[in-house]
Amino acid sequence: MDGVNARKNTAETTATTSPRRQAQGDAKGKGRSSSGLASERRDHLVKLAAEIFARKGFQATTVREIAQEAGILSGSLYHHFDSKETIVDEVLSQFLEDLIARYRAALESDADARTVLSEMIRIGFGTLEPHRAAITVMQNDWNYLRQWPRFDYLVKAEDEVEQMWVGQIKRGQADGLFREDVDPKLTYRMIRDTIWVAVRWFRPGGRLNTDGLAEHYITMLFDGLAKGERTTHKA
Amino acid sequence: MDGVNARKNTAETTATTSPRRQAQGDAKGKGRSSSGLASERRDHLVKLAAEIFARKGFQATTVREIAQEAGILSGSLYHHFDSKETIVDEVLSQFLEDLIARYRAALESDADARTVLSEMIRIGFGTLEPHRAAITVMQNDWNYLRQWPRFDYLVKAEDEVEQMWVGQIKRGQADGLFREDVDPKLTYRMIRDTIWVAVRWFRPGGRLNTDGLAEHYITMLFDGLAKGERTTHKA
DNA sequence: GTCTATATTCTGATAGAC
DNA sequence: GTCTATCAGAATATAGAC
Repeated sequence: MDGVNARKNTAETTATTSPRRQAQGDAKGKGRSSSGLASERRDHLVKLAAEIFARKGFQATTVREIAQEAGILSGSLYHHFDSKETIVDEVLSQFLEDLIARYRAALESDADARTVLSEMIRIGFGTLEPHRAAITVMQNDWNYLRQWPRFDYLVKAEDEVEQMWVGQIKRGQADGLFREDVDPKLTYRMIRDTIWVAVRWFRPGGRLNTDGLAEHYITMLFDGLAKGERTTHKA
Repeated sequence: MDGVNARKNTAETTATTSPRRQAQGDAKGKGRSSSGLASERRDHLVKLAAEIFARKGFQATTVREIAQEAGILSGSLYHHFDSKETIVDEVLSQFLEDLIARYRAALESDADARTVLSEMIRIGFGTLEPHRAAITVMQNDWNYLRQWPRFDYLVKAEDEVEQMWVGQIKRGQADGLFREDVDPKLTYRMIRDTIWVAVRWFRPGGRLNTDGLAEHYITMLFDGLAKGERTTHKA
């Protein structure tokens, strides 16, 4: 009695979306966004919702669909969350917390910039599987979500991550490991984009797993597509 | 009397979205999607709509908003288009037609693979400015739109483009210009992603124009980030 | 913690006058 | 080609019984 699509669901149909009441004040207790102590039930609902958000887009997902997937009625969802925004908030902040924690750990190493960057790339691709839904939502609905003050923290997290990456790229240049004629910030953006957008086509069962993806990209990034021996620092 | 927000607009407010009647049969004449002969008025409306779609997302954009931006009422839009889907259809197909035409021209050259690929990269970045809105919509609403049979052509166009790129990468490998230990399809995807996702942060007035972006990326792609002389074919 | 029932608002789209 | 007026449906969210 846990599975998807349990119960019969009277008086509920399906359809599409839109933010209506606008997530009034955030508050009370149901409107939390990260901080621990989520009930398992709540967490399960968040995971279900994330999958639907990823598949259909945040706005195209209705609270009815989320409830139906959980085998309850839409009204019951509001016992756990005070708005649809709160649900997606939880999806995204869980991902960002995990990601930033992993990056911080990688930065504690005293390895050279190329090694640290390689590790950050592996971390990035490594989140593709466990956080596939959240990353998809972040990619597709970023523009929409960032409109609301509630999601200001998305931009803050983005900035913090950018500083980590750019810092390593600059260090690599200063240490003579990386060419100086590339722009650190621009390079970071392109790396970032390449990693995250892979969520659109990456499927766990495919030819390459995320480790393979990461190594492929690390090779390309540092050594390039062109053939020819080079006198290069070796990771 | 052309500007935005003309007239007074009785009985119309603003808000958000969702597909309702589902674009019933496509047909008649208002439901075309590419093919020439669009009126200037129609075309102007498509451009306005594209900007809003890009800013808010397709589903979050209401026909009322589009109409308001054009200085008319929502009902009047249906003189030009038979559904909201028809509008976004036009946005996307105009972009894809232009893009594919440019790629085809580049492929007619008999230059080596590296040169042709470089040109395709320049073409890609070059569309960022004239087609910014369309590219943004395609990125953000792709998952949603591709659900509807009406937008099957999006996937077809994607496949055609993929063949062009992968063909050049393989040719470069066969000719000994590119390393053989990279996967052509995977490499293409990463290139493609890097180019299009730039639409998220690229702003025309910034430090680099799209040509600068393209050259930066071409450098990185072929020669890599690592320092060190190499015995490389020179474009 | 879930359901029943419903309020309120907004949505895409239509019909016909001008 | 635009407006007026409106339909019919679907959305989020709420209140209170169980």
